[in-house]
Amino acid sequence: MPELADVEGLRRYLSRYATGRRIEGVSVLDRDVLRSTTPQALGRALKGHAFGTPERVGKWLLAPVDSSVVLLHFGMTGGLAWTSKPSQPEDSDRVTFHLKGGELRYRSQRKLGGVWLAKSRGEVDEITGPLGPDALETGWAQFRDLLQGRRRQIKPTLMDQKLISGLGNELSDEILWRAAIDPAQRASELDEATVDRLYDAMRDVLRRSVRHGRILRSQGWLNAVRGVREPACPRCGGDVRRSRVGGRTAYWCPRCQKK
DNA sequence: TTGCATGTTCCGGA
DNA sequence: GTCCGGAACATGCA
Repeated sequence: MPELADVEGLRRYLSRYATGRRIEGVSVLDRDVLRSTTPQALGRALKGHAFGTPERVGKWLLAPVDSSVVLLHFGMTGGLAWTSKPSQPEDSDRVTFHLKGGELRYRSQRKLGGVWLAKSRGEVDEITGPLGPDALETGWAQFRDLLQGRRRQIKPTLMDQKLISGLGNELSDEILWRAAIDPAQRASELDEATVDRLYDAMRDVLRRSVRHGRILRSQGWLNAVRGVREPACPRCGGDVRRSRVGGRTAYWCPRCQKK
């Protein structure tokens, strides 16, 4: 689930249910997901305070509490679940934030993400490590400059969080399909008009999926044929190919996406 | 049983 | 420094 659009949806979810609510306690159901803190330290930092307005940076969700910041990363299988009535946690629920009026649960099946505690604003960057500009905030000229001189394949280039942050496997496939660019094409081989097209496709895909709070799977989206037996290109009807690009499974249409 | 999965990091090698 | 592939992390599903 969690790429830029999904995390944006989770940011709104946290904002809607948790912001302004007093934190009465924190239950750590699985210590594995705590990365820079302990159950005790997390509880001490949060208890008695309220969640502030959350922010998203790339695939990170930042939830300020008092002078600290809780950083949530969702890996490939993470999410949040709010419940106003106490109920049995799911197997994948790892941390429960007990708030006034309900519970917010951080869940993650594969535990690839985690929960960090920054004791100050300044610690946040150390935890996230170097990140390129958020893909939603990147301007055209900046985008062109980022790709300048990159000889890597375009798909892993787009997914490089140090270069530009927020794009993952599904979004990059969707964007490249929309821009009609072969995912294995070298970034440095794209001419100016093609980079323009790529930027426009990125804006368009992000704008629409962010509005829905997740990547769309509706008609006219490549993402809609992900995981089906014999995927057909929503644009030309041709066979969609699956191949390894940059170590990930890329879905793409050889008829539409040429070098 | 095997391979695969929306992410990130570390390592060795070219 | 750049780029690549592979492995690792932990878990569930087809």
